[in-house]
Amino acid sequence: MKWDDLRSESCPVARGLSVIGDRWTMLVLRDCFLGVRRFEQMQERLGITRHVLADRLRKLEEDGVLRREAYQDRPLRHEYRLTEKGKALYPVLVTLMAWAEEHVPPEEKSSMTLLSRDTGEVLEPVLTDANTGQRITHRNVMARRNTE
Amino acid sequence: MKWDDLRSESCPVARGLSVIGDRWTMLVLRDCFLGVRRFEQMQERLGITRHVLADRLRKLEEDGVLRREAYQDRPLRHEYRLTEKGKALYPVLVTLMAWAEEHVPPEEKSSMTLLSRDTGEVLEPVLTDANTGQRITHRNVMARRNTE
DNA sequence: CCAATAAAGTTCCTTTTTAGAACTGACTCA
DNA sequence: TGAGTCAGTTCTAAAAAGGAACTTTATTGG
Repeated sequence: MKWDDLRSESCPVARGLSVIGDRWTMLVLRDCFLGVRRFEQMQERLGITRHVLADRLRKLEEDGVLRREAYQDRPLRHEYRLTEKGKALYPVLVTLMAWAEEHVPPEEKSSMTLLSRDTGEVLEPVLTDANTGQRITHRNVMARRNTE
Repeated sequence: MKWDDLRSESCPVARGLSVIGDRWTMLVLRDCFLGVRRFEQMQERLGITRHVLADRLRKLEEDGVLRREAYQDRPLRHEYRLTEKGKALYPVLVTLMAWAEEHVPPEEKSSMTLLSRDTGEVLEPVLTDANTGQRITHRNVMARRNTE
């Protein structure tokens, strides 16, 4: 199977990865969430090849995760912003970040903390069920495949 | 910058991706969470090249996400199981799945639902703060970089 | 005994991707 | 005029992935 065939898989994990499972894509999105919008800035911050960056941005736009918007004419220049679909990826980024903070220690000491915008308190992200508030882990959950 | 340099980045997202941001890796882990433990089974289910699968399994073991255990001698055969570090990736998989279910519709109708093992109820995974129960979204959270 | 099957890789070769650096085009500013 | 900015594109070489066949150690069936 080739990578591009993932898009048509029935498993949602596979479909999700067909959009963001690419090398660099999540890092591009991380920068978007941090407010970076322009090509040059991203390229410099990420250290990614311009070629690859242009390709990823194009794909993310095609997939409706980013929106390309002109911010000036003469010369025409565009910037990239997260769409609602893109913003909805925030929990994926946060859970990944939380996992890495706990399980993939940095070589140099430095880390990242999430704070509440309202209270300024340090947040400890956990996955729960919206209805019961019950914690979701691999131990108390099972997956059901719905073939209609 | 090369992909392998991510491991030493100070950003936890980058460090996390250095482990699981590879093409195929999350799909391998998905199968692990579904109980698949053996090479042949994974290879057949994923449609991944044997070569690449062997490589990913080796890396995941090196990174402490999977554990390789002999399940027979003569001939010696191993199977792969999630370590605690690997199991801790479950929320990442679930948030990705939830995102794709909502935003990346399948071509053929079919989908996946998470059920509580206790009650059998359908779960709706959301990211919240462990202390306050407050919902975590890109709107009410800010990130702070801690350079010690 | 011989052939076929099985599991978990490995090897080899071809096709795709990526890295890295230079180049382009449409401007602006001094 | 000449340098600088920004968002790419183009080129080549290196790395990774796809695909198929082969290996090794053992079991099963005829």
